[in-house]
Parts: sequence; C-alpha cells; structure tokens
Amino acid sequence: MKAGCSIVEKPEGGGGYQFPDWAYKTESSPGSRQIQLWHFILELLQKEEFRHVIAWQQGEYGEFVIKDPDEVARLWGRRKCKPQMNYDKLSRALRYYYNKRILHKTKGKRFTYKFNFSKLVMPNYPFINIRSSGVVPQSAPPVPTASSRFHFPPLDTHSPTSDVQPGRFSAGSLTAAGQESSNGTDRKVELSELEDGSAPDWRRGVDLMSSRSAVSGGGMGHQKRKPDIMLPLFTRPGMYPDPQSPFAVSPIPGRGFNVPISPALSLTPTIFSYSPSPGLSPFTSSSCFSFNPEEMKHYLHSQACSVFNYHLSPRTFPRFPGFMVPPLQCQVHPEEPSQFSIKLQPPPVGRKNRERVESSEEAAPVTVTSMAPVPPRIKVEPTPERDPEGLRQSAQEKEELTQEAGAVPSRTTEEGKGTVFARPAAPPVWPSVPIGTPSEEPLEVSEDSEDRTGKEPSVPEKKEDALMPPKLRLKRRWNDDPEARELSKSGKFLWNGSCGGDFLRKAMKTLKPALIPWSYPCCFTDWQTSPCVNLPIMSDGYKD
DNA sequence: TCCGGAAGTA
DNA sequence: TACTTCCGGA
Repeated sequence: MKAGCSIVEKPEGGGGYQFPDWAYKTESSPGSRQIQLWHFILELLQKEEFRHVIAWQQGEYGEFVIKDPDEVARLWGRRKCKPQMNYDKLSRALRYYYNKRILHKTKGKRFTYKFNFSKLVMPNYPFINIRSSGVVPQSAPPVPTASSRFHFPPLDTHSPTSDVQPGRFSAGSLTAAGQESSNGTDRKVELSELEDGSAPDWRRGVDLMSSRSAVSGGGMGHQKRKPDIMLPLFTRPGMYPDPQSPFAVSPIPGRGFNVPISPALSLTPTIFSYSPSPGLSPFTSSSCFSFNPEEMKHYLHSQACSVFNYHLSPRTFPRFPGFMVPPLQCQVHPEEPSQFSIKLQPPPVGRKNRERVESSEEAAPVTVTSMAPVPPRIKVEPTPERDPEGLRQSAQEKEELTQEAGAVPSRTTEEGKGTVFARPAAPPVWPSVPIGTPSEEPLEVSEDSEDRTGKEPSVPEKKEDALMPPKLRLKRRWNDDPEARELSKSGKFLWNGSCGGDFLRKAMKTLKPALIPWSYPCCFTDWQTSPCVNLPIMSDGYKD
C-alpha cells in the first residue's frame, strides 16, 4: 500500500462506519474491498465542496455533470492510487457502467451522465423494514444528525455476498459511531477525509435494517429472512430539497427509510410501469439513501403486477423477498390500460383440471373461457438452456423451482395461499393415443418424449421430421390437418394468430399430444412472435 | 468528445 | 470482477 493513498476503503476493526461488504464488491467479485467508481461519484456529488467539480444536473433526477473532468479523475486516481488516472480512463470505467445499467450517458451534454436508479436501487429495496405504523422500529439506532451520508445496510441475506458480521452494524456500535460522527466537528468534509477514506461521514449511516433482526425476532444472522414485511402506506411524501438529487429525504426526520444500493444487477430487461423518484439531499440533516415509501410501494406493486399481469418472468422482478403482492390487486386497471398489445389469456388448467376438461370435453366441448374459474397463477418462464431432462416435472424439480421462485415475490404453497410463481405441473404421461388422431398416421414420438415416458413404443420418425424443431413439426401437423385448415380458413384459428385454448384442444385431438406445449395458453396468442415465444414447453422435451 | 474492443491487473 | 490502460474509430 502506498503512503498517502488509502486502498483500504473499509478499515476493519471498528474504526467508524463503513459500507457493508456488498458496497465494495458485487456478487460476482467476492473479496474486493475497493470502493467502486459509482460510489465515489455519488460521494463527490454529495459533498458541497465538490460542486464545482461535479454536481447534479438541473432538470433530471440522477443526472449529473462533471464540471471538471480532470479534477474528478485526479480525485479518483488518488482514491485508487492511480496517479496516472485521467478523465479518459475514468470515462472508460464509466462506460462500463452502461452495460451494467448503473449509468448512462446523457447524449448531447458534455460530461453529463445519469444514474439509473431503477436498477441501482430497486434490487435492494426489501431491506426497508418499516413497521405498519410507519414508524421506524424502536430498536433502530439513533441517526447522527447534520450529516449527509450514504446508507448501506447489510447485505441481502439472499445474496451470496452476504457476509454481514453480526454486530458490525449493530445498533449499539452504530450508536457509538453515530455519536462519534456527530462529535461537534464541522460537517465540512475535508478533502483528505474524502480521499483517504478515513471514516467519511457517509460511512456513518445507520443501518436501520440491522433493526430488522429485532423486528423479526432477532438473531437473524445469516438466516434467510422470511418474507414478513409489507410496505405500509405512507401519507407523508418525501421531500426533495435538492431537485437535482435523485435521492429523497426520509419522510421521517433523521430516520430515513434507508435504501441500500447495489451494483449487482440483473441485466434482464424489465418493463417498469412506474418509476420512483428517489431522492437524497446531501445537505440536509437526513440525507441517507432514502426513498419515499409510498412511491416505492407503488413502484414495487406496479412491477409485481407487471410480472403478474403480463406473465413476465419473475426474473424480471428484482429480488424483493419480503414484498408480497396480493394477486387480486394485480388486475390491470382500466384507467391504466396496458401498454402492451399482448393478449392475455386465462392461465392454463393444471393437470388435473386438464384431464377433467379433456374428459368432459368428449361429452361437451368447452371453451377456454369456461375454464376461467381456475385461480390465476403466474407462470414461470422455463429456463431456455434447460436440459430437456430438466423438463421432467419431478417433485424435486418443482421444489427447486419453488425455491427459485422464492426469490421473487410470491405466495408459495408453504403459505397456504397457492402457488403463484409456480410452474404448472406437466403431465408426466400424455395420453398415448390422441383422440381423433388419424390412426394411420404414425405418432411422432420424439426422443425426448420417449425418454420421458420410457414406456411409449417408439415409432420411427421421418428423418426430416426428426430434425425439424418441434414447433415446426407441430405447425406442419396443423397445416396438414384438414380440420385445422378449415378452422384456419374460417379465421377462427390461425397458426400465428389467436389460438388459445381452442388451439390447444384442437391440437390435442388431432396432433401428437406429446408435441403440444403444456405451458400456458397465453403463449399461444402469438407464440411465434410474442414475448412469450420462449414459453411453450413441449411435453416431450421441447428444446430450441 | 465519446465509444467500445482488447489486453492487463489486482 | 471491476476496473486500468491503450487505442482506433466515429
């Protein structure tokens, strides 16, 4: 380590407050103790002393302008012990944030960038732990006053980097440090303090979430936190004394709803129907990383509803283990018409229901809508790269999936509310003889289905058919089928059009059932071009 | 001025 | 992995 250049951004041994580990490393960079550039940028932005160097841009939340690129680079270089640092290099590092969606460039404005807080902040929102009363738990440690600070609560316990040491952010130590931080010294931050990492005040933030252990019974340690928090309603909006700042002041004076931020982000594109207006005022007495809970609630709910209503992959939903969205409240409101042209259809019937439907349909045809009473469920997008074997719906896999889905807001069967983000049960064995299937036509049994059933007599498939993707095979079948052609002519059923459950039943009657996707009907709406295109799962091990 | 590839580093 | 360094190109 070079003298005068502190690499150790996080002094061990209790020298005041510090970022939790995740602030220094991403999930994929365990061990790194270096502060990240975006932290540093935020740090600079927070300090009035550096307003002539870097400052929030007027007009847009999260947008900032580097007024003195050389100086910023110099500061960064000092922090990182890279005396050769310059703006060119720094900006290269910033550009790497584009892909991570932490930052993006404001085009047309020199040296102007913008934080992407929807990505930066949201994945960590579950840390917010607010009592239904809307009051910070009594166990929450006191917050130092008159200091601007970044707040970095402990790691998400779901995060692999969660190595929060018990007591590190304990209320007691925080209290002590809080007092330490408010020891009467001028709040004007010395440059050296900023640069050498010697307990800058943003490290003295109070970890409200440390109190969540108290709230949830204490002694949490590394245990997974049960999704036991619901975001309460707040009638008091956050204040935004600094309109350029993307951070909000806590609605509770001195005790913000501190939201951790993490650069460890999913790159999965997410459709947000609502964006919060996070804000922070570095220059007020409660300038933690704070967010207006009401907005956040709205935001999270919107997002959850997006997942729910639009059958998005739960992967598009940030990790909010504690956030539950009542399904019934996830209807698409008329006043908020969907911006998507996707035709939503009722979820598919489960295996039992499907069998029931099948049997009853022999007596009297039923329409999909008649199956509607099935309680809505959220589909789980199958992993595209999943091995065909993985499509077998073993109980084990279902359990894994349930665990997987546990990372997203969901009601699990554990909770007795029915699986929400649960994968539909795939029939382990499809009817061996499709109803109405022309018997002269040998069944197409793919290798996968053969594997799957292990019992069905294997009928050699035409080589060309075998090489054909299941989807095309199904299409060919469909097109070859006279009844299907009739239906198509009538405009009632189109291969690429709205087929829905009728298509499914038709297909089940006339085509090789093993090739019929057992996933959700919504996928059929336009399953060749819609976003659901990846959703159909061929029961015989659809793979693409 | 900005971008992004490529290679190197800790 | 998160930059750092270098560089050619727009």
